[in-house]
Amino acid sequence: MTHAPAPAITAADKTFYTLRTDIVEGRIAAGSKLSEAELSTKYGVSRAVIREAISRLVSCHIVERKANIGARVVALTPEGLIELYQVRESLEGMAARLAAQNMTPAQIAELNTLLEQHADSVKDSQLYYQEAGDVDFHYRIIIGSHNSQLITLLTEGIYHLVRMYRVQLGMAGPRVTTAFAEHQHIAQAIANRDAELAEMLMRRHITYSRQNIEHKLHSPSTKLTLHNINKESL
Amino acid sequence: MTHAPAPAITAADKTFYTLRTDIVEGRIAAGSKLSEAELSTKYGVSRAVIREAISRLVSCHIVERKANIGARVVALTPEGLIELYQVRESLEGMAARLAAQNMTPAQIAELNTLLEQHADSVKDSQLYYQEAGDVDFHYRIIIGSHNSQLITLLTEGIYHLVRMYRVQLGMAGPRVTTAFAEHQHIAQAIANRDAELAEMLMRRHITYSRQNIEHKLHSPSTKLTLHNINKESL
DNA sequence: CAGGTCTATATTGTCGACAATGTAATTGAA
DNA sequence: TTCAATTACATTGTCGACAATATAGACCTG
Repeated sequence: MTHAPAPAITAADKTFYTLRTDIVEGRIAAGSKLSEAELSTKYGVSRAVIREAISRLVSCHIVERKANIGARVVALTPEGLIELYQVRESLEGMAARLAAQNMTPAQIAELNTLLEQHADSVKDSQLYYQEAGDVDFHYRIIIGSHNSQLITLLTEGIYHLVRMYRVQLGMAGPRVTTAFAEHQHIAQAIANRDAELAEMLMRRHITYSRQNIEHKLHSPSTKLTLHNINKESL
Repeated sequence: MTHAPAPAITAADKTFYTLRTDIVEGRIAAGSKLSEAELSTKYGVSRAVIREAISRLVSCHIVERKANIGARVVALTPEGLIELYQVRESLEGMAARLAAQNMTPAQIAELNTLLEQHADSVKDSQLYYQEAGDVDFHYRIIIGSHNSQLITLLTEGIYHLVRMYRVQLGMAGPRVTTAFAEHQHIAQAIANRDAELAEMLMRRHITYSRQNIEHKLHSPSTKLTLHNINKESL
């Protein structure tokens, strides 16, 4: 099958992946400066390798760089997360539409199998679902769009950014069972080859998700978390 | 105002911009190989500069690179252009929606002024409109979305790719006056702050554009052009 | 002659050093 | 003391050389 995740070959590849997870998981603080020399000694590679890795992080929008000044991990702002979800709504809505048109019968069957497995997990009330299962569901629909531009933008760009926000702002929360029902409806629409409905349901699904997040951002506890993170920025 | 085009400072910047226009305008053939040594002597800079410029072209999806093998300008396929327009429909639709919500009164006024200028051009039947004017109109709406993710994806990514396809496949054609009417309706919806309508009209507008292109691709004359380009690939 | 292996060459990946730029400390004058 | 200019330092940008990998051709073997 196409779209294997391209297993890191070159040293710059490995450094890029390592750096990315370190940033996404929060081991490198949001807003912090990325010193080339420092990272060079830390990861045991030359500065050229670090520079290339940073350049690729810049193209993922995970890092910002100014000429002759340096690179910083992007700052996490509530507005930034909202913007991301707006783009997600747009792109994944289109992905669902195209998936309804282009997914192979085999892919649709696999999608249903996945949902059946999730149904068991939800019944056992393992809220493990949210993290891995949710990503898996969305991922399959994105691939099912058969639009390589769309696939690249989402799987190599937006998704890692969203994960970074979710991990560092401590967004794991509930919305598990209701999200599962929405997934079922989307899969149904795709199985029926109803492109317009699939798009609408997916957009709503992500809109709900965004509103859920907006709600949490306005509650005081998480707001504190955000402030703490921003303090480390300097 | 925000979003100045960031005037090339470093040598890698300049080389990146130069290479990009050379590729988009077709002076460097689609599908052709980018030899680092060759480009290095051609542009009079070191290989490191060329490598960085190429890396940035890769992140724009204008160039593809395989480890230890090299970089090639992307191949132009009809399917690729269709995929691009699908992404455009999705993202610009969202941009129009957000523009209706977020554009400042001043920005809306400027948009209307622009359309009035275009009205004169159309009456004089200068089909000059399509190239510059169309881009200008869409650009303002994208900026008006006030969503930095969206703005970056479109203005630094998709748009240059679309231009590359249009230039090299010789897509300039008519659809001028009818497109102008569509622009007017979109601007009207934005002025009315009708987000849903603005999105729908923009999506239709781009869908029409895509269908127009699909039509041309199926006509024999342009199809030959495409084949000629692909022959140069090796 | 066909097929495969091995060698030679060209290209990309990586490295350390130097140049250019930005930043902070120091010094001097008002 | 305060501000400005200048100097010293740290960081990024650029370069040429070397190492690792892939490609093409010669050579050998069946």
